[in-house]
Amino acid sequence: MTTTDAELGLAPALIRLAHHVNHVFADASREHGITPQQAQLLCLLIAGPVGMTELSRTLRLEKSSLTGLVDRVERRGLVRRVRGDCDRRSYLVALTEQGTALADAAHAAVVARLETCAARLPQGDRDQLATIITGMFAEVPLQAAP
Amino acid sequence: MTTTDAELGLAPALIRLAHHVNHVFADASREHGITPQQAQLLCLLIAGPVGMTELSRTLRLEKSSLTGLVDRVERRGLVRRVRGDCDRRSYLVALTEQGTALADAAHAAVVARLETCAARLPQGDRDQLATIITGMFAEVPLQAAP
DNA sequence: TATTGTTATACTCTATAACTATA
DNA sequence: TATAGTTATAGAGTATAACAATA
Repeated sequence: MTTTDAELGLAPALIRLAHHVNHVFADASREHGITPQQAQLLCLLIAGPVGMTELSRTLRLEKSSLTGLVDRVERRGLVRRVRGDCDRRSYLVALTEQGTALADAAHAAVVARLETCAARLPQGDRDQLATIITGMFAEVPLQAAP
Repeated sequence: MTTTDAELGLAPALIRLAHHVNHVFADASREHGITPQQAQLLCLLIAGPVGMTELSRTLRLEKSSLTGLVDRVERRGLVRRVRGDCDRRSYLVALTEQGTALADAAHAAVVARLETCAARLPQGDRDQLATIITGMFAEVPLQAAP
């Protein structure tokens, strides 16, 4: 008899899935000549410039760690620091043209590979997967209807 | 009108989920006094001792990187290297008593938090999620029935 | 005084290249 | 010769603590 591995529970499945996504992300980053951390930073900036403090929260990095990370991608010409207008202590980190191209390419590569991997599933499963996961992270309505 | 975020596709959902699992893993590791990489190594060893070469493949680390990682957890008394019987070049890496306790505790903490997070979903969704994810990684039958 | 970000320092993590020992 | 693992080295990632500049 073979172990089916199908009744091991949700948590192990989530862990396995996360590791796979991590590897996909690491491979795509490396092929684009950057580290996974740098890729994650660049991908966050695709939507537009972000301040250091917000980046620090989103990436869950100490501010000094973020300083170093931004330094290294800035040194490579992928981002630049822009002084904030309202508060002259703060910066916005923005993608350069080169950084935008790299971020777009790396992000597209990750998405393509994840979808290739998911292609084994029937369309219905893929839709359900997306819906359920999205539900896990949906904002709690904060007791809108008491 | 609010952006529903529900039709963004499967890949972004998977990425978001993976980041969440990573954070859960990082938090649990830190609270147990080890790094996420060390925690991942220890968790791999819960099932039993594993050789360096296999660890290298599973963790996708160069052998020299693995040497350092094992060195650091060995220095802390969490694992020990055991010479292989058949091939005197090879080692098995095994948890010590202390390492076993730590690995079990950290793993349990991660599982508990992931399940807490998933507790927002109805039971049916949780089951489906586990089943679908498991299906993504199931071994391909290798054309057992042509 | 509190906040934003950097610098200094010390680890950990990782890869590449060269090496040792065994097969 | 090929394989298992280590050592040497260099760079990247991270946190803590102390600091500067602005609010």
